[in-house]
Amino acid sequence: MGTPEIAVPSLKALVENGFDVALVITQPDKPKGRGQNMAFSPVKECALSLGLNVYQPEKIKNNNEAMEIINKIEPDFFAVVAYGKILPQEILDIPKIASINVHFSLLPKYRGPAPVNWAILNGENETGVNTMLMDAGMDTGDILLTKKTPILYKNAGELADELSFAGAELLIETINNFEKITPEKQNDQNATKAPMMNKEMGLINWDNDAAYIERMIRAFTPWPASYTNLDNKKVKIFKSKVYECSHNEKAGTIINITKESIIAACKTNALEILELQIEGKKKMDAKSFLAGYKLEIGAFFS
RNA sequence: CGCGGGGUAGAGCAGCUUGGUAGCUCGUCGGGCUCAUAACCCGGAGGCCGUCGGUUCAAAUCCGGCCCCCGCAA
Repeated sequence: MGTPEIAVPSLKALVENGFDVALVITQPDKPKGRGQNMAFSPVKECALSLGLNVYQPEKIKNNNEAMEIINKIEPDFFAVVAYGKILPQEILDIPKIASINVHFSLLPKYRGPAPVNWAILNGENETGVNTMLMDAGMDTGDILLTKKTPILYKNAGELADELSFAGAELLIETINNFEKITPEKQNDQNATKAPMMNKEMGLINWDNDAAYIERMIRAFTPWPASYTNLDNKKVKIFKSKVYECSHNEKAGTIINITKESIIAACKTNALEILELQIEGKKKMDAKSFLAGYKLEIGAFFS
């Protein structure tokens, strides 16, 4: 069971390692994008290309049809990777051996749907991936295996990509060694939550430290993207660096323009913007942007 | 038929209202200056102006169809 891109490597790994994937459960097709065209989830795309059976229940709770369909295949395991719905206990009890979840944080930290983003935003040095036994709570099950990875200067997209492969490996390892692994209870005292990110959260408040804004931009890239406003137009920022300097300018003021970047004042230090996208245009590096956009020192982001 | 912006040199843009020799910044190539340079100066190459059709003596420009990209909304 899984839905977004981050779950795809796990599905592939299961198939490549010879497991009999009897059924792939994923979220229903939803209208997406400008033309509101119906779109398959990445997991569905992958499952179809692998010739697997796909099931997309509207709801999984109190759904007799779902119970019936899943019971019928008599699974040994459930492998759940970012499915997107809470699974009720009656479903979790179906597998003969276990329901295993791959979660992309170092539990008990960052329980919830956006662990990768929050780990970056909060300035963690490292994060990772866990496998756990599922229970009815949100990412509260006993931990099976853990794999850590440094965050460095990766953005959420890059980190999610990396973790998706780490998660796939860990899933296979977990299933292969299931008998030998001792589940470990999570310490709920240390638990933190990682709620879904949304677009409004991406608005940059320049009256913050440059280091925070830089992390925020990485945490929101590529989705939902951090943005600010310039000349009444929305500008998304995808890549930046902290530019250390002291200045007296109001936060958001453009204090310097170099050949390849735009430097904007923050509460402390400044932010060197390297990659951005203005409304109606494509994403481009600052150099290209500056070649065609008349921008002067003293203009400001708001 | 959800709303809106756009497709012009390798990149990013202007020109379109008011049809008449294709323009800007950067890159690139050649030359010069310099101890030196991503700096500066001189010179050059590079465009079927998304695509198909229409109007016209003449279309990047006006009209219509189609394709593609992007912002919002969902």
